[in-house]
Amino acid sequence: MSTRKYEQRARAVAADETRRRILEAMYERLRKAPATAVSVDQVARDAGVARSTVYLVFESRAGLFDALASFVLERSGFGAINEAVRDPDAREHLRGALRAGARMYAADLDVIRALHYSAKVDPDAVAGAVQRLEEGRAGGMRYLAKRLHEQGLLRPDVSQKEAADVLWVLTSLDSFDLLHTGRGLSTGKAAERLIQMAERALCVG
Amino acid sequence: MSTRKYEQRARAVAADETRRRILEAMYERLRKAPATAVSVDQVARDAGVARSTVYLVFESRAGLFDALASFVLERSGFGAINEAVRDPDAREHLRGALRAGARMYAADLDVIRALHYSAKVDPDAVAGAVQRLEEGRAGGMRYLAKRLHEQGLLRPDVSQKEAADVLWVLTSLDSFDLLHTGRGLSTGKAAERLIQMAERALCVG
DNA sequence: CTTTCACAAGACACTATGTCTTTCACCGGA
DNA sequence: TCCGGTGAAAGACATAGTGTCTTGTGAAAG
Repeated sequence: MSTRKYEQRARAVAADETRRRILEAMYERLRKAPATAVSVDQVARDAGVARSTVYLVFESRAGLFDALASFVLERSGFGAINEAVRDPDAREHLRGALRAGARMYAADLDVIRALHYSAKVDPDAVAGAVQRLEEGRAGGMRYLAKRLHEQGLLRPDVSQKEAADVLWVLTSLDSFDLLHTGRGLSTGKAAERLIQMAERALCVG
Repeated sequence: MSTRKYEQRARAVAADETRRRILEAMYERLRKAPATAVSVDQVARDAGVARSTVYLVFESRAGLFDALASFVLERSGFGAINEAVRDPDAREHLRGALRAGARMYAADLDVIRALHYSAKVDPDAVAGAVQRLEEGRAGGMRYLAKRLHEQGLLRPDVSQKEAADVLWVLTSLDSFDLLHTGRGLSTGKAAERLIQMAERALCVG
């Protein structure tokens, strides 16, 4: 009964690979049929993996969704937003964030939408990833509002809180999607229209 | 085998009553637990009705959702919006529509949200009611944009189409919900903020 | 007092979810 | 090189939901 120490190098790599394959399969599944419920069974079969393996790796259906959300975020250029935030000019920060956000939403629109709406319909089923992202966005908008205020770019009749509210609406997936999918605007056009709305609603001049 | 004619007075009334009871049960079900999947079985039991009866009356799960959407719309003051539309002043039309819309959304927010998001996640599962409503809204916004244009209320740098796009975003359930639920604004405050955004983005003066 | 319809009751086939146990393949260490 | 242990496959099991179909039954309409 001696417990021998194992480092599990090669197997750990293989395990990671399995994990990645499952997420990739789910991603593809959502791309191909974004408007249909996803079953763990289907994902497992697409990944060439037993259903029980999915539960083994991700604990639950919710865990799978959660992991996919993180997976998608990392590959859809989330970093570009952080870059925009660093612009010394708050107005450029605003524009850059909306443009980068639009590109990020557009890059994996079907999948992101599926995750967002699933999260709204049944938060437990998707776990925290989407919620964490949204909390980050809320904080980001408060920060941006503060910077706009500090640089004297807000209209005199707009408080910092009001500005944060407006930005919260305009940087949402919903607003982008309403313009892009709902009204047929290209990613760029949609971003420009949102920027225009934000500047007119909030900024001086 | 002669086919006799029946008028079915009392029975038709009873049938309508059954139908109403099922919808009422589903409505309550969504109010109490808006963030959980709805099962036909549960609804039937709550209504004190056999599951097969639900299928008999509404054809399918989708039909049930569809019927509920119509049911909710009628009772949540959809009429108030049509009233706003009749205002001779397009600017008052805009304000009234946004206020009435906000009140309508707020009246049954949980249920409406559940219906909307279910419709987005799986359109087939909810059938056409939500989609029909949204098409109506799109048409309404085109009409409002046209009236604003005709009355010379649009900024010179805003085309009629652009105006319709902006209104499309701001009158959506999503925008209202982002402010009301997401940011904790009261129904009235949320409406006023949306009106402000619309007027600043679109109107002269 | 018979016809006809709304509805109940429930069986059946199917698909999912989540849990658990058994088995297999193969890597890591001695 | 051999075996111990582990990641993963396979699949059984219980539970729950959907959708269809068939067979009653009670009561209003004729």
